[in-house]
Amino acid sequence: MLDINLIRTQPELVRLALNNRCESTTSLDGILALDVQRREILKQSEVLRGTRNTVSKEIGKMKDPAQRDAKIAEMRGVGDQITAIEVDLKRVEDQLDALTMALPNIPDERTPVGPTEDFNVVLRTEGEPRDPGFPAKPHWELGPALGLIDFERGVKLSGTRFYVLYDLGARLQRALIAWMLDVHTQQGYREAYLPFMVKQQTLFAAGQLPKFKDNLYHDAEEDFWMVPTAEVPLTNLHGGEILTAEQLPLHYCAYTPCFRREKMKAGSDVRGIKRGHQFDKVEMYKFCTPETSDAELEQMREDAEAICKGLGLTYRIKLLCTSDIGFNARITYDIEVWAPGCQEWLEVSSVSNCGDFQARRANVKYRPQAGAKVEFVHTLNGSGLALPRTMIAIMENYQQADGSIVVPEVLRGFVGTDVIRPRV
RNA sequence: GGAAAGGUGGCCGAGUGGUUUAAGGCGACGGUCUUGAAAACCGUUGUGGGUCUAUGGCUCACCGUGAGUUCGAAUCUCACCCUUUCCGCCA
Repeated sequence: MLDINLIRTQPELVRLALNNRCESTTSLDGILALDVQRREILKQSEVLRGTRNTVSKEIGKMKDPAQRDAKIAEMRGVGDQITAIEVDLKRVEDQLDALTMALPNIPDERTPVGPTEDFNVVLRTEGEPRDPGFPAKPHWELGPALGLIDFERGVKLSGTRFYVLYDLGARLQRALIAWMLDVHTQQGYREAYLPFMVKQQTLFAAGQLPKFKDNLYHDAEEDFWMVPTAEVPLTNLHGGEILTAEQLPLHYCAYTPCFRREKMKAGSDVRGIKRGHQFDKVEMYKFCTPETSDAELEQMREDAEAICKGLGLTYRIKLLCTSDIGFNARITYDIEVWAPGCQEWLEVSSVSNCGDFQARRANVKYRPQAGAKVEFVHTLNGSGLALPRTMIAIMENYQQADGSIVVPEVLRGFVGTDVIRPRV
């Protein structure tokens, strides 16, 4: 959420940000008008409440019954006025909140301005996109051939875009999760095991609601929503708390499954395990002071890159443009790994600095010094990494001419073998 | 799922309709005293909104959450949430 004070004093800054994001600016004038209304009505109700407070106190001390009854009658009228005014106030505040909650974050100055994803900037590529020296097979052929992936039975159980992993396929994913968490723990992130279902309020605070309601799964009877990313519970971990400066920065990592109601175009990304309604992810998350968030972002990007490097994958770093960054983000790096089988760069990580946008919604603050005024913290999130696409890259990059897959060295202890061969 | 007891500031804890402007204590911070420290004593010590003559003043709200009763609610009523203990069930 943006600071109402910022919207009030620098509306043109907000308007520019919305234009750069290719978002409508029509709500802005409504917000400004409602803000004025809110303060006018609030003042009226406060004056009346003040009167009632003093007079009620006097009534308590009055001895003369006639005088007392007169004052009570008078205050009954004041009470009715307050009730009427505050109905108005609530209506205005509800409208104002609804509009303000729907405004996205203001992009950082370094975020390239552009109306389409073509304005994303590839900053650098690590390694060469390489072919194995024979026609590389896509993972949707390699996986079933090795008995690692079963698309048919996934569909039987749950419908399109679900699959089952077996044997070393399932084990490779488990190995990656364990190894990634180990790496991040050594990088200084505290491992957390989180609820996979959260209440509605938690999604509002993380910025997923109200805007992305259509992409979320939830229980019809109870207030349980499936997490679309670990970022959601992690953002709220310190919700409503006032942290001390010494506690910061806080670094967390967590494995969770992610559930997303993807509204996909028919025929797009249909093959393989690239995009599903359920996938696994290891996430990094930071709470820090405004002074350090820029540096923390670069460090988090490097921490995500370390995973790609450790796995020996070719990857490139993209700086996303204003129309492509997420609702919560001020600046975002995407990391994409090369997959020679499907001949595609696959997004395996998105590393963002959200500034105080999420902290404001989740109400996470800190006190810079003892006695100083509290401020909002900055929050950052980054995948480290998304599992299915990492699996794709490993399978397709490490395939051999005989159809077997070499296990990246760092995973061999977890997988229990050097090479994944067809089951006999 | 059933029963009972609870939820008050950073923490403990008093408070059953109006001197409560949330007592008292602990902790923290500042000061006095001291060569220094401790002790003692004095003072300060929440969050958010609004407003103004703006490092401060004034004001409104906040005692689990939300409604209600009342001139007036931490206090009374209702619903819900959570915690603890016991019973049942279960991995």
